[in-house]
Amino acid sequence: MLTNKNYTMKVVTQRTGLTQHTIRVWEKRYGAVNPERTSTNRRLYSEADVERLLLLHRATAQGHSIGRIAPLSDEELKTLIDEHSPPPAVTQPGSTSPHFTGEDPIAESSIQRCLDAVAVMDSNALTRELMDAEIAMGRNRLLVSVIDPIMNRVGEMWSEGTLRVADEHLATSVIRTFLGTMHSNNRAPQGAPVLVATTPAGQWHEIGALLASLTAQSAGWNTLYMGPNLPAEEIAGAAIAHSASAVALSIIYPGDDSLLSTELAKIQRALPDIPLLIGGRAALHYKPTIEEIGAHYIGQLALMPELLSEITSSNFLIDKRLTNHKP
Amino acid sequence: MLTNKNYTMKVVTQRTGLTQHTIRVWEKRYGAVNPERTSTNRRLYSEADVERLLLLHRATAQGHSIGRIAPLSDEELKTLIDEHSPPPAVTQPGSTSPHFTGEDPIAESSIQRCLDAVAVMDSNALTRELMDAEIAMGRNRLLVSVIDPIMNRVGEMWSEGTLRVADEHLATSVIRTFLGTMHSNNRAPQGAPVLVATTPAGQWHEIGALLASLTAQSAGWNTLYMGPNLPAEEIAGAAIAHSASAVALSIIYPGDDSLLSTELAKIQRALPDIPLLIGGRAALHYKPTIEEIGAHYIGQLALMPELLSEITSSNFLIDKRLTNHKP
DNA sequence: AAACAAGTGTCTATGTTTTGTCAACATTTA
DNA sequence: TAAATGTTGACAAAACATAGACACTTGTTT
Repeated sequence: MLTNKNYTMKVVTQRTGLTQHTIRVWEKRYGAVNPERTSTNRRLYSEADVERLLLLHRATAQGHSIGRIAPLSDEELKTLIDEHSPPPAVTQPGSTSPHFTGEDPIAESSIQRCLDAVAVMDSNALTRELMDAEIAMGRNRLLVSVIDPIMNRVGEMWSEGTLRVADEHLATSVIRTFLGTMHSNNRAPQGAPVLVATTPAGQWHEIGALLASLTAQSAGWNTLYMGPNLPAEEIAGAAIAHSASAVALSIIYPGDDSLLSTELAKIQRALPDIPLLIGGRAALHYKPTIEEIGAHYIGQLALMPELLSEITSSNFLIDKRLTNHKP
Repeated sequence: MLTNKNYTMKVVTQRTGLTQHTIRVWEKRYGAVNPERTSTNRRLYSEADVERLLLLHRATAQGHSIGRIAPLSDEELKTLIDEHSPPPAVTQPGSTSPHFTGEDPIAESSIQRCLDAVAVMDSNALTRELMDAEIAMGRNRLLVSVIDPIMNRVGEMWSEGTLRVADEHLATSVIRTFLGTMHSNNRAPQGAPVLVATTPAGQWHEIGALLASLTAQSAGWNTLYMGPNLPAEEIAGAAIAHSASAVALSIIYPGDDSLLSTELAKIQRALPDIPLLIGGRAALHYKPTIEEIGAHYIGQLALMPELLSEITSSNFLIDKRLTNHKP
């Protein structure tokens, strides 16, 4: 018999991303799962139950109706999900839970499984793991607590020599695709503020800029992701052309050249009124320049939403949608 | 027993790209499909229904009128579509494809719409256009007759100065995402030959390598896409680790440096028995090197399938899984 | 040319089914 | 006691169905 671990309702909601209500109603109406009960009538879910609920959640997210798929077996659900080629559905629940401090065992285990997939160069497994994580923890937490840490850790392992270059490349490529797919579902509200996200000339790693763009999107911004390695003039031109409210740049490679500093200065000079957000692993190396030109340094992705809301709530935009703020 | 999967309306719209209205009206007016019904009158489509609707969509996208083609059988529809879309040129080595320009008005108009989307920097429109094109003309033709030409034309316009750098970046990024998504649906057969696709050190543009990887996939290969800018040792290492049957490299940037030549030579030296396929806009510049090390030059993507089948059918591999092969 | 008819995709209006969420209240847990 | 969990019934939004109207194109007839 399997390890008969039992999960409480709370744990299951966290792992599946479903609400208590939904889980119960799926059980009651469609017999989706059959959890055990304690002597006091509390539900106790097995690992298999959780797995099944995850599958059901993914399938419904892909458009299948719960009433129709609930009777299917786990195997059938898997094939159903695998057959579905279109991009991951738009998961936009109104969950604006900003604070995930420190401990996050779920994210941690997800990260571990991702790194395992990277180690054996199984790009399909990595993609699958990311999709699971997106459903289980939502977009925001996926970005901040899974993908950002993974990229950092991969970077560390690469510089330590613990990871082969090929592995790092594979991981980057898969994550790039995943983020790009998330990004393309950008259903931007009309009057939303615009963020231009890119990477300055000479900087080829785009993951950071993509993360910034996605983070801004979930904060309600309209974003324009321009790919990596863009000259200062082009960045400024795009920002002006789309009347951007901010520009986000990611700097990963700690080049010694002063080229980057002059590029940054050039951008700031061309856009004196637009806040410049600069992050990425190597941004620290350019801290003097950043401060000198009055740009904002973003130490970690989790800090970005706050900065964005500062920008919007300052006198830039008077947007009705941003008023409903509950602490 | 057969998996008699049932698809709901929503799923069918996602898979076919048709709207609910259109699907219903095609059923009502022309009897295009005969879905089952649930006890509550909801439509239930089979896999065959979906397939048929896709064919009908593709055929109508080619200009056929729905009323005329709705009564046709699936087989007739397929031949109809095939007639209209000449299998991506270049199948006879004898006739060196005197016709690959203007031969495909549908692809041409699709390209035009894509370029229009690029010109106004509307990444969503570009994505939509690519998805439509995939449905209308199928994966292979999309790659060979739309995306490859687009990238070439964008490159030309960029060097002419007709296109802003920012536009070029945006287009590249969107297409990168699109290809990545196509790529991640890699359902590889077990014993299939393996292709490693990447870009040598110093080459950062990955579209070419992705196109190569996807082309190989639709030729039945199992592919490993490793992202751009990979050092020779890593390429060789990955190829050996996954017992690759071929390695595909894309070269876009015409650097004058001899670095690339030495990289190529290094790869070939490390993989003396594995065919090396080299393509991309700037590959021509390195023709001497390519010939010197005995690699294969791929002038255009459409030539790749032929080369791949030569590789599998020839005795490049003394592999047990190739013994049951009929020449 | 102008008028007409047919073909086709889209839209609106209206009713039914499906499904997620909530309120109210009881019980258990910490 | 406060928080978490359970049950039940009700509700509202989304999805789906039908019927009919409308706009636009195309080809034919007047």
